[in-house]
Amino acid sequence: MILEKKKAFNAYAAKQGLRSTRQRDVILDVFLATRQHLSVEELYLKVKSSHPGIGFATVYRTMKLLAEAGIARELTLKNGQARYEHQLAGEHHDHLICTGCGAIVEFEDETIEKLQQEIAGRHGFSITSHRMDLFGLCPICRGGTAG
Amino acid sequence: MILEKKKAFNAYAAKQGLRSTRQRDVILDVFLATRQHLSVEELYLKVKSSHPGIGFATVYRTMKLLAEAGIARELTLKNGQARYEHQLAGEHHDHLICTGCGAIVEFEDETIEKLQQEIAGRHGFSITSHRMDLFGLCPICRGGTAG
DNA sequence: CACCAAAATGATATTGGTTATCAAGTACAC
DNA sequence: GTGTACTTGATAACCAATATCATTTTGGTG
Ligand SMILES: [Mn+2]
Ligand SMILES: [Mn+2]
Ligand SMILES: [Zn+2]
Ligand SMILES: [Zn+2]
Repeated sequence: MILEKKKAFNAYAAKQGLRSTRQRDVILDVFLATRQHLSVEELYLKVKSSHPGIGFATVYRTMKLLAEAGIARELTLKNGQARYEHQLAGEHHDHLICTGCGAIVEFEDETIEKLQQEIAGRHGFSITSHRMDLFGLCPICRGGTAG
Repeated sequence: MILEKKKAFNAYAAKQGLRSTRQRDVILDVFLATRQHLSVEELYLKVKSSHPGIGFATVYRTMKLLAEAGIARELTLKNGQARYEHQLAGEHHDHLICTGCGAIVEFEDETIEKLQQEIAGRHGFSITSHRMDLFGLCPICRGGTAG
């Protein structure tokens, strides 16, 4: 599926008339090599370890591009720092976030998604995106013995 | 209900050993006098129009206090600028947000809330708060004739 | 009421994440 | 190979929010 995403980005780049650069390749590889929700700074540090010359402005710019290309999703959690995760083709998920340790659990719920559409329709809205974050304590942070 | 909120703040202030100041009274009054979702800057401007001496640092500080006291809720919409709204006693609502004109519609859905609890429980999380924002176009921004 | 310690205020500086600027470098169509 | 538009990286600028700190105010005490 990494290959798939690379193709998706190449397609987007072609359509937009973007040029192919070593920097974008490296950043895309670093991004695709992780399953986590990384901040731009974290991505930048990973990038720099193998390619010290790449500047963080380029990482910011490229992550915006990946989001526009539809292969990355930008998250804004509680602290106002952007994070990026993989955006899978037609899929979507929301997040459970531990306020104790920062752990993130992903979930999807068809029923909720349908209800969201219903609510929007009832108010005459057409939804283009949504965000649902559940904040709380993960099993570990709740305390040792609790189930 | 404004009186109620003032009492709630006074109770919180007493419990925390906070002192009673003219500035906090003014800011609380301005906040309670609106039904909207205001940014700190917007609140500051309203405050300044009747009380030019009050500084914006005090507005920031006081809004944090109102949130801690449980009578204001801080929202972080798309642009990263905090907004505050009234927090009613045991109530909760989520938001439909028009990406065209910025209009905000409030809604609540018991079924979704229950499902959220279920999902959290399934993953061993105990939820302390959540955020659900539906972004899209309001009836007006969708185009004139569309129902 | 006068006095004092602690809290609050307001002007300002600072922070931190992100974006804009711009000279220098690079890709790519011709 | 040339030319030009795109891209990059260093840096400055931006902006919301917070920290700092001298000054003022509060609320208790005598
Ligand atoms: Mn995720
Ligand atoms: Mn609201
Ligand atoms: Zn945790
Ligand atoms: Zn609208």
